Amino acid sequence: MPELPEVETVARDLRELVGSRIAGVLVYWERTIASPGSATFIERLKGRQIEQVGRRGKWILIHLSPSGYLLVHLRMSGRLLIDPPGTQPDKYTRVLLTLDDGRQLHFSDVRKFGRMVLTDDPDEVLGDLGPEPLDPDFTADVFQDMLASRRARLKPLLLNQRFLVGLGNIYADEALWHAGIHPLRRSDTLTPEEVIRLHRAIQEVLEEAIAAEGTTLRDAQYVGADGREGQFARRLAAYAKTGEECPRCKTAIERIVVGQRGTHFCPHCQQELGH
DNA sequence: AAAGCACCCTGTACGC
DNA sequence: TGCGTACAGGGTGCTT
Repeated sequence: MPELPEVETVARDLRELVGSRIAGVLVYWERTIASPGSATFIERLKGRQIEQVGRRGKWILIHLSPSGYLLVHLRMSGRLLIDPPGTQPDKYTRVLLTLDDGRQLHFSDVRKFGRMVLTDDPDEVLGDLGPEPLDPDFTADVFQDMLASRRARLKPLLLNQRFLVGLGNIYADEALWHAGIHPLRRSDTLTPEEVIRLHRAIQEVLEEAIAAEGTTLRDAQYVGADGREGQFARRLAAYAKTGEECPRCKTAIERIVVGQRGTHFCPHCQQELGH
């Protein structure tokens, strides 16, 4: 599942394309293009040059010259791959951009949930997003106020991109495990120490996962734009570890459903009423 | 504001 | 081997 570390890895890989011009655009699955219509998308994209590549939450931002942004969300199974000249599309190819040097920027997406947007105003798409967890402005004090102003269960709140961007099911479970906090705790009941622990856990998990180039699991074969798998899966403590030993205390990891999402935690290290 | 659910999709796992 | 079905998940939109 591409979350912040995976999207960051892809964005970094894509910087290799800065300076290339988009020569051709092929759309194999129309609904991948969220806006504008695919005919307009194709027409406007052709001839533009890739000037800069960034990330906001789980969105990849490809800044074009002379103007415009190509925004890409990988959702569940999307991949952005840099393919050498002459690579043929496969059954999962949804959009294929050919660059002026012959290389291809290949959007592949088994489940067809991924989306592309071409716009002059990225805030139309990104305007409602919450703060970046690795931004220096995202301090424990800021987080404390954010949590205190809500009274939701932590797990769904951490997944809410309007609250805080970048966490998905994997890193939300991992961060709560690292912090030793139960996923059903209400956000406004955390002690100051717990807020600090959760804040630190979120940042450390994300930073370490970025350093490992993300998490590649069997059922959601995330890879970077260069096709490399992420190496963080081996360091997961809770996510998808149902029945396995907690690395800290050896208690069996449990799985519950919270907000329609599978949620993994250690019933010993993460007690519902705190300690 | 919070929470539940249907929906969008398809590969995989599982029961028979 | 094969069929049918449940499940996984990010995000949106609707309802309670």
